[in-house]
Amino acid sequence: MGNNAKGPAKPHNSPTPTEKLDFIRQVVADDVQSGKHPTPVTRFPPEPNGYLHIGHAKALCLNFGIAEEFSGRCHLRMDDTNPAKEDIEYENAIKRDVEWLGFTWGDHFFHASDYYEKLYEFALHLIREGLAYVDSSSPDEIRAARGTLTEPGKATPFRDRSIEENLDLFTRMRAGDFSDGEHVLRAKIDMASPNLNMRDPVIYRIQRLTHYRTGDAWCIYPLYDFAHPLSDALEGITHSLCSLEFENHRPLYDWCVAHCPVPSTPRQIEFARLSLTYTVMSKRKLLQLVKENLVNGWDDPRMPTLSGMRRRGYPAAAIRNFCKTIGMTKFNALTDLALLEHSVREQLNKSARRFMAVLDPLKIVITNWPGDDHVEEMHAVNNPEDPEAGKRPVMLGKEVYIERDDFMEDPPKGFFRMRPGGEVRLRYSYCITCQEVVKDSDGHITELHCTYDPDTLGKNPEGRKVKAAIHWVSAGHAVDAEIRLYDRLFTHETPDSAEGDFKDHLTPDSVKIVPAAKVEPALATVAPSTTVQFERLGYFCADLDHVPGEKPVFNRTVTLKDSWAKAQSRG
RNA sequence: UCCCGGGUGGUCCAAUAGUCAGGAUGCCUGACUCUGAAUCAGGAGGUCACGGUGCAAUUCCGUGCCCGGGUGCCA
Repeated sequence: MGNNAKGPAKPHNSPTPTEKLDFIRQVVADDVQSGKHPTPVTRFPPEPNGYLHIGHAKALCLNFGIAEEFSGRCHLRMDDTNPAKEDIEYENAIKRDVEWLGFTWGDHFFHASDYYEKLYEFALHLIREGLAYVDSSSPDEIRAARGTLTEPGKATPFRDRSIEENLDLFTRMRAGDFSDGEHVLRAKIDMASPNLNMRDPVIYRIQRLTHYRTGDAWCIYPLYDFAHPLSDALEGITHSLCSLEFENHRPLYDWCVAHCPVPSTPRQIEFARLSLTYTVMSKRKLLQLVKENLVNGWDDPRMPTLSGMRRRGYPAAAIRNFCKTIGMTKFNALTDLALLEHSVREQLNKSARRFMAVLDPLKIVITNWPGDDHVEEMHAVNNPEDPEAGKRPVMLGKEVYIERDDFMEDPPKGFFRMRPGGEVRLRYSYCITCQEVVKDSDGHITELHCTYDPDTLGKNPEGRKVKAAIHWVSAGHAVDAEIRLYDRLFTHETPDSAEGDFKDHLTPDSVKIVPAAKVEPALATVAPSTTVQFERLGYFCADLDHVPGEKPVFNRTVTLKDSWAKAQSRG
């Protein structure tokens, strides 16, 4: 770390000075240091109308990260202002996902609907100030009067209603005297503003819908542009961080805060949302995939949702680290999926226990084995990255399975696995030599007859170099497992902007089920959600469907890097 | 057409009015290896364009080009 050459020592609640700050943290740091906001308060305000995805993780890491680094706090607030779309199921899923990612909100869990009464009072206040009016125009009329990008809007006939009339009408809107859409409340700002958001935005609409929390207590609901800044201000949020598409709303955000009697003045700062290659991120599209059964629910391991990634086996720490890697800017970036997968492998390499599993078994008979029932106990390293993890016993008998891929009758140059007459190491065990290739009448290889060299356990054979060590499972000890192999959901780098509908670019077989892989028996007893490495194949996570003691079910989290396969596909 | 925001290796992110513009990832090569993994070493690859002000510009200014957002009673 060294000494801090950059100016005076920072207050105790500053982040480590060696970490460079992104443009948002720089603002926060300045506000902390200047004393403007000694205790920064951020918030994560999801709308409970869908599940959280990896893009939300970026916002989560930012908001909760700042709270941690600057000894502030971060509120979790459900932005539940549209009962048409929101549901308690989503709220519960969101809380689960935030906690899983590793963030805690303590007592600071709120809902925009907590503030409905106060928001209503603010609306009355605006009316009394002559800053809001009830517009009885139809949606079409309002739209027509809004103008266009290049032409100013104009007032509707209701813009100059008296304060008394507005008060009366708005009160009756709440009382339920009118039907849906009959009136709206609008902020009175500037119909000629070049920013369309400032052309008298609607801030309340009549909607006879049952809200999942407030039930039928209200028939008018505030809109985001009104509810959000005021909720922030009521909670004493200091830095309200949101994505770029709200940049055009900031003047309105500031207007609401400035014209209502609120206890604080939060500042909105925008950053670029995350886009990932081969992924769609919009909640609307993810909902569509779920609704149309193109995936198996929000937590399908192919989904970019946090629940999907969790089920797939992505560690929370990997996602957090990924968010650190991608940084924070205002640039519309398209992040390579490889960056995420790298974080996942990096994390799992450190923590995942290794096992052996054979997905596509080819039987080997060791012809010179001491006896048909003879069994020897081998000792396999659980995690070479972690000596503490120790070793485990692995049984070896006369017959073992190896991966069919690991044998080639007529291999290309550079292939150094098993071949006729060739010798390979059975990992953690003996070296074996292929003496005979056994085929059925169709010419299909059914098994290999091999001999083993008893003098190769724990040491290299004399005078020969054995290049490959392949994984295996003893036929007499293996258990069958179902393995689900996932591929990316889309074939196109940018399914959103590709020609046609995004669903045209779905990968045809993005999940392949291997019904009867042969795995080490210990894998049958691991707890669901445990992620392990199948040596030489990849990282795999025990699925939620996995019941310890029954037939194991594993999801492939991510493959290991495979430079041989890469070289082959290059041709 | 108008308003707002943005353009640094393939990708993501740093830095600077002046050493060879750094890091990560990806790619290539080699070493090591009982995981063709990991690890280690090396390599290729970049300041959108044009002007302006500076002794000096990727950095400051202007213009152009390109990209994103903006006409919900969605968020």
